[in-house]
Amino acid sequence: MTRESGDGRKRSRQADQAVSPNSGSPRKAGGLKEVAARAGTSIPTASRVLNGLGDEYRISRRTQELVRNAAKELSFSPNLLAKSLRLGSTRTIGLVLPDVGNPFFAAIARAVSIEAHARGYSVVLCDSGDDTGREVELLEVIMNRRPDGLVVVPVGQKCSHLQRFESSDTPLVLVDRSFAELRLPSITSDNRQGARDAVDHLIECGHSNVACLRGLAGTTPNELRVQGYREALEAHGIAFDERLVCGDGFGKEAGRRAARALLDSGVRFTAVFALSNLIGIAALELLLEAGRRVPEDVSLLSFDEQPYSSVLAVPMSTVRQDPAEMGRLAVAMVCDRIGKPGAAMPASVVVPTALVTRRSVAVHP
Amino acid sequence: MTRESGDGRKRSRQADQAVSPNSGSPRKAGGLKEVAARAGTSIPTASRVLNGLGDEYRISRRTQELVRNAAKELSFSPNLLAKSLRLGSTRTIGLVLPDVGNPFFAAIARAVSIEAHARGYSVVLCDSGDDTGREVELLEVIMNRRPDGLVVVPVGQKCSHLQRFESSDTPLVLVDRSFAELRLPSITSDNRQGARDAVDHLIECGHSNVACLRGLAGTTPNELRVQGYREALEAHGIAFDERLVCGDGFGKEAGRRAARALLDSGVRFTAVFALSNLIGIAALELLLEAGRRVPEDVSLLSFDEQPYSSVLAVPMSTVRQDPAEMGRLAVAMVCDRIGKPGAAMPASVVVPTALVTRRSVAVHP
DNA sequence: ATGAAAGCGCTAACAC
DNA sequence: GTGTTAGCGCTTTCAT
Repeated sequence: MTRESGDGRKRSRQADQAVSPNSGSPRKAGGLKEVAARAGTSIPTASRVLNGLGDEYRISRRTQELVRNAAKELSFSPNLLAKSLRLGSTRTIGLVLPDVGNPFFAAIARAVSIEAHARGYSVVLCDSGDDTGREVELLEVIMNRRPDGLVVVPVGQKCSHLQRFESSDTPLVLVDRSFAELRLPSITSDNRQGARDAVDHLIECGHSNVACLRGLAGTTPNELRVQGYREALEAHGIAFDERLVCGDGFGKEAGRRAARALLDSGVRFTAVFALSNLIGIAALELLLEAGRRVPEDVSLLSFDEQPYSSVLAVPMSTVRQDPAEMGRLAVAMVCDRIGKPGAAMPASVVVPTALVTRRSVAVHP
Repeated sequence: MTRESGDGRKRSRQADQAVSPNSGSPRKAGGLKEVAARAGTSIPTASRVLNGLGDEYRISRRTQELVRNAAKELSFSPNLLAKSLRLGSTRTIGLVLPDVGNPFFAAIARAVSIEAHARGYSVVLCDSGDDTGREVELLEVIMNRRPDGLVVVPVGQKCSHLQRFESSDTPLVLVDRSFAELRLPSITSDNRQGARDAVDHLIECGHSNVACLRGLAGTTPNELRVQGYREALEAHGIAFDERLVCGDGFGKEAGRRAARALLDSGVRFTAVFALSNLIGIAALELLLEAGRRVPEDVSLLSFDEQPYSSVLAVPMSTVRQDPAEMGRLAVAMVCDRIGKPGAAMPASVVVPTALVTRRSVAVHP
């Protein structure tokens, strides 16, 4: 079956459009003008009916029928561009992420997308690739499309480009990371407590030399997790040893480098706390390659629960976050603020984490 | 610091806007009108300059300067809605996926997003949640936003809602899955060959009883992988045994059910071929729970290479796909077709897969 | 070298 | 009950 076999659809289309919309099947989606023409009404009348204002405007049942039928027959497709331009509202939410490929952010993206559509919004997705420069660019591009709201997982330390949103008509909600110097609402995990719980657990299992494999310096999740780590040590009267803290990145490669540095440093440690799923994997991989048994020689506990956490070389104890809930909440918060320019900034939300214990942590003699 | 401490920005804005744009800092982004006013030119002139048509229209250097400065000072933000409406082009690509949470689709989403932005397009993301009904709805909603092109990873068997795109001004490219009855270009993995290679490998390792844990019935990736599986058996003179084929879904839960069914059936098998990453994980989990040693008792090979593949309970042999390349190609293909309504449908592209061998497959005596 | 006018598809204010 | 008019912010003839 070749393309030409399509029974002349293409050829007939032009005629349909220009002269009369009388063809049997709804070939090409029509706009309000075509619908009005076919229904024999004016354009505003058709508009009112199709927006459910028929009764309010006391348009006769008959006319309403006519319009609705015409719309169906022409498979009416409202031009949301025109509507948005007129209404000053696009029913669109901009989403800026460091990397949709990362399962944690992917889960956020999914929740945002689903929740947004449930509320009648579409989502414009931007991947900043963990690059602040790109983030700035993307934010600009996306603002030119006049979204009704923004959900942003910012990257890096720079946040001057977000200042304008402190007093903007476009509500913005930060997710996963936040900035102390910015009065913007955020949805974050309870990173400090999550880390605190994790390291408490390690210490209670008898580990007093706990290494920490960090994520990207300067980001709130990283700093707060490190803080939780330090607090746990302190609470148990263990001195902080900076030689036990390595790494500068949440990715797998950064994780490998960090783990290698730790190993090469020769410092003694019996447990490792990895600050992301990918760092955890990298650590496990490298430890095993180096001939260390987990958890007999060294225990391992990682941030981020994943579908595969239970079936790793050694089933991993993790700190579970709830990215889906975070995405959902972010959209809810943005939507609540849309159309209320003067409203007070909502309070930031901290989503609790949960410790999942498996076999990667051993009780130390 | 409360919200009111913002030095009266909000109050001063109205005045700025109505009277003169003379305030020092560029508080509020301005449109073409404001720029023209500040530059002392007409709106069309400002438009031409800012679209790089200044020289073409022989607008004086001085005026051009004036306009550009005004644009900078007001931090000009072109209203893309108005522009799109006028131009009949939104520079937007619609992306419809079954589940951004799945790392395979997430990788596609990432590639699409990055490639699209590199070409000056924005991406509208829709998550169909593996539900055909939602897919239909989303496609409608998204079309109302008049995207210049569409990238779709369709779900399920139904494809009548995609027929209109065989002869639509909006180019559509299918990714991962395709439909024999549809004349639409697609980008897919070489599923048949990938499966063929995998099962050939298993057989060459001495396995003649190879079970197959299927994905969603009726989808091309699933059917082609099963076909590759059967071809491999046939090529080696092994009879197909349908009791060895279980499952109906690509997710982890479906995978667990399939693996359990296989185990419970009591059929003898020494190797399992899992048709997705999540099925692979589920199978590994269940096999281990059931006390089977992998690969000593049963070998395992799964579709989809992942960052954790090497560090699973037993390092997994996999069939690697290239979702990033698929997403990139899809965008390239869509963009090439934008604005060429009459152009011939491009040929579909099949992206090769690669077999990655690890320890989950044992050479059978 | 630049401006005036029309129009993209829609909705809201105001007629009658 | 329904139509007319104006305008959202832009680009594009066409005129000067």
